[in-house]
Amino acid sequence: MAAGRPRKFDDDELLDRAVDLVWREGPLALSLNEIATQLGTAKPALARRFGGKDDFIAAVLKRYHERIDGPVQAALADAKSLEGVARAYLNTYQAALSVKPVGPQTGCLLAATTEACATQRGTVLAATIQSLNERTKSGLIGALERVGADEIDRLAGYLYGQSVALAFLSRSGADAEVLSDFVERALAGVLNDARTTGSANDS
Amino acid sequence: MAAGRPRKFDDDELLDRAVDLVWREGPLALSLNEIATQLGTAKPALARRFGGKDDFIAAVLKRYHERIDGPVQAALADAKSLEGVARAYLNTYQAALSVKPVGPQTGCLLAATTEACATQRGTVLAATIQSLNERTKSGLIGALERVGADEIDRLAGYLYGQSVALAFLSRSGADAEVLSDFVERALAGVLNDARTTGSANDS
DNA sequence: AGAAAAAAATACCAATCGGTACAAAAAGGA
DNA sequence: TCCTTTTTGTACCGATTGGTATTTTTTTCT
Repeated sequence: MAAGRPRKFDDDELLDRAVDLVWREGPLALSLNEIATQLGTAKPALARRFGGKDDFIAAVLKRYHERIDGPVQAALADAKSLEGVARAYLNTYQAALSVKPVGPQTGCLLAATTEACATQRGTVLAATIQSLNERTKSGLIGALERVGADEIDRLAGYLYGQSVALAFLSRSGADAEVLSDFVERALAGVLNDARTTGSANDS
Repeated sequence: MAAGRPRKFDDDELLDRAVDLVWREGPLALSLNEIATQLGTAKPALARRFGGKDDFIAAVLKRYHERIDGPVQAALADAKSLEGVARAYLNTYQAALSVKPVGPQTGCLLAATTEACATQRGTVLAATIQSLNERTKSGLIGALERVGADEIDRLAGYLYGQSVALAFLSRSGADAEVLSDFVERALAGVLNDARTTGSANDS
């Protein structure tokens, strides 16, 4: 009972390539026409599958977030101390930034889009961005609670800020070694707290 | 021998109000028409004074940078130790972020524009952004050299990343107290280095 | 082979963009 | 009072945007 012309691209493959493209060129730099052309298809194909441009970019961001957030949450689940959580979070995030499928300067697509769309309110894209960011942040908070950290909100904010800084440095062209040095320095901000609290064992 | 219709707005006043407007609404969110309208004038008036849109936004960014970079450089000049430089840089930057002429969530206009235009190359705006960022960074490097710090590039990158993180947290709604807590934690990343090097006196 | 179905590709739409030409207004000088 | 000068403000231009209607192609089922 089924029929019809076969699809040129699988949805998943299309999204994966769209992530790389949008990541490289910037979240708002490309028009829907350019995106479709560089993906080897035409604009209406994207519209019929994903809806409007905001919905499509939102889908791309979700896809990108899966790449980053999966390893981060897995590493957080294995951490057994405050320092372990901090190291797991920053090292995993830094490793994700050092994967360079798009060029020498990658940065974080989600962080860049968050900044670029920070003044938007009420759009589908803005809601998606907030949701994805909060998912990562809530995982971080959960891990901090699990290891019994104090001042959880402050610590989560600090670590989240460090990840943003890592993304910025990565986009500025910093290589993995520079980022690792940055992570070691940033960890001192939680180790000091850990020393006060008492337990500072690694994971 | 002089004549002509008087100007409706002074150039400096116009730029100052444009800084607040662009800062609040986002660097790329407004069209030149909207900017002119909300400034109480019309589009050709801006074009004749400042040139194209890129030139105008570049002028706005220069104006904004003057507000931030002046106090930062002055504080850096007074610092007499590594910790003093780090404290002067982060505290002054944090104070600038806590001034809220535009709303509860400010962030740094230059940092936001840097992220938003990171993929642009060769435009007037991109060159201006790079120039302004490097001016601040070179002042920071100069101060670090003056107090005889080691690993100056790494330290400058670390502190610069911390300022980006501060801007991001500020735009996320963090108040001055949260930002101060962040600064204290971030300072541990240079104090650790200072302890290794030897001198760790405050300014 | 022919009909039906599903997807692709072309063409087109109104809206908006940055930019500019042109006319209206407001001042001073002769 | 009229002319010159400078700025404003309206109107218009080509290009591009997101979005969609329509046609063409490619498949399966009868």
